[in-house]
Formats: sequence, C-alpha cells, structure tokens
Amino acid sequence: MKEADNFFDKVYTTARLIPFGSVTSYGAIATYLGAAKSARMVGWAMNNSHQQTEEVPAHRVVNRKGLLTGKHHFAGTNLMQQLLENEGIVVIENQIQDFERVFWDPTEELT
DNA sequence: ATTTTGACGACGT
DNA sequence: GACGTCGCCAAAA
Repeated sequence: MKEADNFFDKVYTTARLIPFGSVTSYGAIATYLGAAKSARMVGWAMNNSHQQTEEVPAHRVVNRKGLLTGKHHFAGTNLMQQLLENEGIVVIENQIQDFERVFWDPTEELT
C-alpha cells in the first residue's frame, strides 16, 4: 500500500516527519517532493490536511520567512503560536525567532 | 468552461 | 532592500 503516491499525500507524510521542536517551510517541502515551484500546493494541501485521517502537524509548517501566515486557518487566534511555543519555539508577532535555528529541511535529511 | 484566488517563492524593478 | 510581477497548480465562484 502506498501512503504517498499523490503529491498531497507526500506533503502530509513529510509534514509528519518534522521533528518535535522544529519547523519547515512550504517551499522546502515542495522542493523535497520535486515541485519546488509549487509551494502553494503545499499550503493548499495543509488546508486539506484537516480532513486527513492522520494528524498533520501543520503548525510546524510556515513560509520561508518563518512567519505564521496560516495561523488564521487554525482554530483559535493564537493556537498555532501556542503549539509552536509548546515545542520550545519562540514566536513573536507571528514571527518565529531563531527561525534558521529551528528550521528543519527535509532535503538535508535525505542524505 | 472561464476567471479569481491562494497556508508561497523566486526574480525583476 | 522595499515593492511589484510572474510562475505553479488546484479549488472555489
């Protein structure tokens, strides 16, 4: 059985691979999947991730600026930030502090 | 079926 | 370096 034959499913799978206390960007995932210019699709997949059976840590996925652009898609107003801070990530004004420090690039994990 | 929009990103000005 | 435009592809209007 394939859990990741479709681009969307791959996005979900990759998102679940993000370690605790780390974050990544939509473009990083897109590039990892071979669709570097389709970062938007990753974001769209995240939106759809809510309907996925398995839990998808979409809160660990932000744009390349480390900005919590999609926080409005989460339940509460600051739920996404709360989740990130819960993992030891400092977020101020929707901006992740020490972004490159907590950034997790799936491409580097390929090795 | 066509147009607009979008949880983005890279490039051009 | 801030701002503008284009590209990507899928879904909603």
